[in-house]
Amino acid sequence: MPNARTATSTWSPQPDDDPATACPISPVVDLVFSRWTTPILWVLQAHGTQRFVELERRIGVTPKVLTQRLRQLERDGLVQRRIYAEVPPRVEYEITELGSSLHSVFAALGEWSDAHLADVEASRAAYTGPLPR
Amino acid sequence: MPNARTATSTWSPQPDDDPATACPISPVVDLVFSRWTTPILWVLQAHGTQRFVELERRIGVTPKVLTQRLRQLERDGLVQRRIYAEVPPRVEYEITELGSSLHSVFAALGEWSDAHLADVEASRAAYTGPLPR
DNA sequence: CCGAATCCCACTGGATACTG
DNA sequence: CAGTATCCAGTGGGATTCGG
Repeated sequence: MPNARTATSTWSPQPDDDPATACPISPVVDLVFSRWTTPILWVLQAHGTQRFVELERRIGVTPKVLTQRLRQLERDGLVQRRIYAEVPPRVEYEITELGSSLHSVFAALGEWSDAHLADVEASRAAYTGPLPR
Repeated sequence: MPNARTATSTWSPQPDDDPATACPISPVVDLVFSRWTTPILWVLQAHGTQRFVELERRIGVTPKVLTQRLRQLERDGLVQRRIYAEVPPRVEYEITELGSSLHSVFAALGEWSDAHLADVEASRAAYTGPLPR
């Protein structure tokens, strides 16, 4: 996905009729909030370096999917993978500096959750309209 | 999803080995960053009240999916739906106060994007490992 | 122990057409 | 205009097996 928005980015509302650039933060959202990526980054941030099986158990995800996500995160520079040529083999995953720079985003999210998640649940409980799906 | 922590966990001194609570912000992530929800909220925040077709065109999503997401957002109290009994019919969507309280989250995301998205793309370009999928 | 490879299903979401 | 209905392809992800 080419991000057409270059240097002159102001995060203020600006008329934009092109669906591709209608939501300028979409690239980051895809990057950080793809399925399982948030739990992975969170656990690595909270508990430090983890082995494969530790992540698997903590997060509750199958090895196949975990591998997919870890590769993606490694490719994007958010996670560092380290292999130790031992017997039995050992592979450790650590969050990178780039990855931990997301803490501000996660913090904002956590604060919003503390402040407003109850409102959402109240709204859900009070909602009577048609539920599609 | 189906996490089998059956309430009677009783005597398990495990700190937070429970996958369900491993990432406390997961509920909010599901809420705000489900597919299409971010573009919808962004457009409503940036351009104000919008009609159905305006959203459809600006975001580039099919009416079926748009309806699903809008209902969900309405149920969660992030979007307000207003129907005008006119001919032709008119329905307008507006972000609620609760919805716009997410601006801090979006702002944090935008700032991170400005500061670090280039690093991610550089890492992607430099990555030589195996690409699953 | 750390994955890769395969099979397979459920669900999401896209395209299209139709209604009030 | 504002959706709904239907069909369908793509994919995420679970289960299982195998290899290094």
